[in-house]
Amino acid sequence: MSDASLHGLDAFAALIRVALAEALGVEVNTIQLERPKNEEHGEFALPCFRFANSVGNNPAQLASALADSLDVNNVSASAVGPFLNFQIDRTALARKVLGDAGAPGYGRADDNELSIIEYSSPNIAKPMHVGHLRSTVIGAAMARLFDHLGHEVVRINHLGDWGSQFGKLLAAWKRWGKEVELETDPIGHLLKIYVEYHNQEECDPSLDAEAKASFLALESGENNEERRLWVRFTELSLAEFQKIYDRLGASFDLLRGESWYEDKLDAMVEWLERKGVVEDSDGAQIVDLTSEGIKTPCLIKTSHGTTLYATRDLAAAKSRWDEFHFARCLYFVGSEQKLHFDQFKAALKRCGTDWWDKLEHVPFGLVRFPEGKLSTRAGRVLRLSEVLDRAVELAREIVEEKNPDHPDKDTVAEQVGVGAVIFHDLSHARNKEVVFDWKEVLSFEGDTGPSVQYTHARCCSILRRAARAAPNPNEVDSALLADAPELWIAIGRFPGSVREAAEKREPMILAHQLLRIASAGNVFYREKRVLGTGNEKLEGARLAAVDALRRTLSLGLGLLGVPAPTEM
RNA sequence: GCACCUGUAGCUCAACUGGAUAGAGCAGCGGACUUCUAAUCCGCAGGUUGUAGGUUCGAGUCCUACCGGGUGCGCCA
Repeated sequence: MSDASLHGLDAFAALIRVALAEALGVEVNTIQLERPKNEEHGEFALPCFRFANSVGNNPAQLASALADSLDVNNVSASAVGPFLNFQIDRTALARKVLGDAGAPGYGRADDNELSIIEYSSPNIAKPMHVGHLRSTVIGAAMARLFDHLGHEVVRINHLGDWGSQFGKLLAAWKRWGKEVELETDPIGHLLKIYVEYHNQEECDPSLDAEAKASFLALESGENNEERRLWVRFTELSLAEFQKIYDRLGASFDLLRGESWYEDKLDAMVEWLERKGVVEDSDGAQIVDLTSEGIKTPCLIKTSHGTTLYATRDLAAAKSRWDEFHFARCLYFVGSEQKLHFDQFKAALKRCGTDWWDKLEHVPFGLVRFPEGKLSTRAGRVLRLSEVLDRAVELAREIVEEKNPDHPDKDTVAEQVGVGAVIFHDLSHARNKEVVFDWKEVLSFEGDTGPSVQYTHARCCSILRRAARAAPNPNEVDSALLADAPELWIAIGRFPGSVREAAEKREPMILAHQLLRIASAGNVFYREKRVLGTGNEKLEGARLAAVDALRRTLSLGLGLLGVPAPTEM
């Protein structure tokens, strides 16, 4: 972390760590402060057990001695048993956090690395369903977090636009495709005939042959009927996906589906062969991985000579490395594909590359229904657009009820409904599976996105009604804001949450911090009247506080991809 | 069978590198709107952290075994 980015509480933590390192005679980076669970114990704490041994007295004595001798500006240290607790002076706390959060770029850093984020990656000709929500929303949020920390971010949508399933789709189209239905509901129709294919394939063996032939024709690279159909299906699908992306606030720098690497596959296979890692197994080409502790090999080519998923991902990875020399390449893909990523990374390791471990699979748990798993083949899917529509519909009813005079109910309903869905997804641990529950997703009260949005809207409302603009933070008397330490602590931990969320690839950490900030904000403006106190200076200070709160919520929601309406 | 993930309040989930009295929300009960939006706030109640051992000053967190749930395991992606 660069020192320039020491915003909020991190700034105080840095001072404390330096003082502690000096007092204990150790390196600063060996001092890890923790945040006490109980707020009576201050903002930071150092358990002294570990250091007591080397110093030669017991932890409680060490804590006590340090409490007496340590001198950190605006921080008081006190020993409670073996714990050394630090409390920041309330005025200094308010001044520092107000100053940082009240200005643009709160929590920004300048990490200056190139990070590739591959996310969303839906399959052409299939609807985006609730399963795609996770990859899309988590990936988009992580991309924004890295961007905020100063990374150069390359967002890639690795569309599933290639592979033998397109042979099946083409075979299905030739039998059951209807032009009119394709025009009216492209993805719906393509899904329908794809499902039909799987219904018929067992009792009609000729289908399989037709599918294989179709894919070979497609893979030939010639401008034949198969390719023209494939291009059309792709374009129709992308147009539908874009509608979802617009609603979710997801964007991409590169739209590179698997097909984009199509002409790099032969070179990839040759490269692997040149490295001497490819061998023949029952007619298929494989890379054996037993030396890497993986029992199942990486399949490069089928015995029919067609390429496979792994081949395309290998080619994609190498192509990206050659083009970008990334510091990391993150794949936001479901945990069920862990083995696949382990395999193709191991294959690259066997090839002697020095960048194989810069590839990182960021898995997430799949979405399940109470009745069971989603299945495209069985036609059991819940379209993402339907989830969003229902959320917006309900949000619209609630706006109608709570704020009948709202000037633009349609817009705010969209913001609140979609925001609720996004926030709900991001507020759960990435790696755990999610059981989809309408009641929960459509909940707008408690620890939800709309409740954070509401706090933001309330701040906007206060600022709107004030007779003047919020003063610049350095023009207010911070002592007047020293009576709201909970607010400043919550806002002050925002930068740390952003960094931690990025480092752990876990947006939930930021989502939860926003809930704490919103909660502290609600208490603040309930207990501390802002307007009409008759005290000019106090009103100015509190306006500045509300403005800093508003800015932080807006920034945080923005990083997560949740809209922040100014009135709701 | 093997591998990975997972198990915390009635429900959905937190708990930073092992740290102090395991915390929120929902549901339940009781309060607070003549005052900047009650999508809010305050209070009560709710727990043998799946089970049994182990490691140590200290374990929801680490190790072992077992139980339950999920996912994956060569020509699908």
